[in-house]
Amino acid sequence: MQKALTYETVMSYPGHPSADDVYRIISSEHSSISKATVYRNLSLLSEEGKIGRVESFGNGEVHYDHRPEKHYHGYCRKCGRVVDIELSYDNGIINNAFPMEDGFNITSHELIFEGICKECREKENDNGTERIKD
Amino acid sequence: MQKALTYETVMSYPGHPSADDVYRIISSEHSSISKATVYRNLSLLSEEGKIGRVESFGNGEVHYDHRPEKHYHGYCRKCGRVVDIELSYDNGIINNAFPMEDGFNITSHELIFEGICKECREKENDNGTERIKD
DNA sequence: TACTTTATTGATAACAATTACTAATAAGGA
DNA sequence: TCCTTATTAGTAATTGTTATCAATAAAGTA
Repeated sequence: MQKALTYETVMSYPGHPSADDVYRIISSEHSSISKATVYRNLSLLSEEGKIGRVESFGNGEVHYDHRPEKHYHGYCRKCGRVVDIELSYDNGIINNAFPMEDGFNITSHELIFEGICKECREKENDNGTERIKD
Repeated sequence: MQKALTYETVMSYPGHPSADDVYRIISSEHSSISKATVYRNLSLLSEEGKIGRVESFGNGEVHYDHRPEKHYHGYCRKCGRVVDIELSYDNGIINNAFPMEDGFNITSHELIFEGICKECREKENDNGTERIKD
């Protein structure tokens, strides 16, 4: 069943795969799987709360997450990678700061950090001191 | 010049128009304007820091903002409206909480509140007590 | 077992937001 | 005026995603 495959692929993925990432991984083993099936199952799985979904940011790609609970993410504006930010998702902090903003009833929030990820920074440093390779 | 027109339209818009909103408003007066021109000028204006840009959330539409400085937004999951949340954008708070997360160098952040906006809540209440109109 | 109903899938078309491309026009110097 | 640069309209192309739909698989039921 393709849904289980989709689930396994997200769970064993170290980072935050896009739908296309998941598709490419599965189809390397099961070349007959359809892209629509992957999209469909990713949607289902995240609706069921089995996997997490990270809204697109900057580039227009949704990413998925083996951690289903809410937590924060960093978006690298250089390579587009999505990384976990280890801060507990505390709705209380946010809701105390803004109990209700001009009639807007807040139920949740999304906090996305933008910056440069470790890998890209290291690459930058390498280029600064001694050029290894282009 | 169409760029000035685009700018004026965003500045006089009370809320947070999408590119298509801006296009529709301008083309009602200047029917010859092209959609590509509106998209191009909105991108230019936000790159120049003359207008703000609110990353798409939930639905895949970017919104623009007559306020160019960073501030927070609420996204209504019912009607898709984007509203301002009046809290000062304090990078210090956030950056003190996470000076640097596993090598990820944070330069800015985006905080989006999700919930139900005033108008949709009022509509809901109306339907709950006495139905006025469908 | 055979038969019917329900779920899941693959293939592909459709879609929406956005960008790329291009030739035409406008504007601004020399 | 001639030449160069900017800006534009119109349209095609791109991208991520969803809708459609017939084919297949699975599960129940008589």
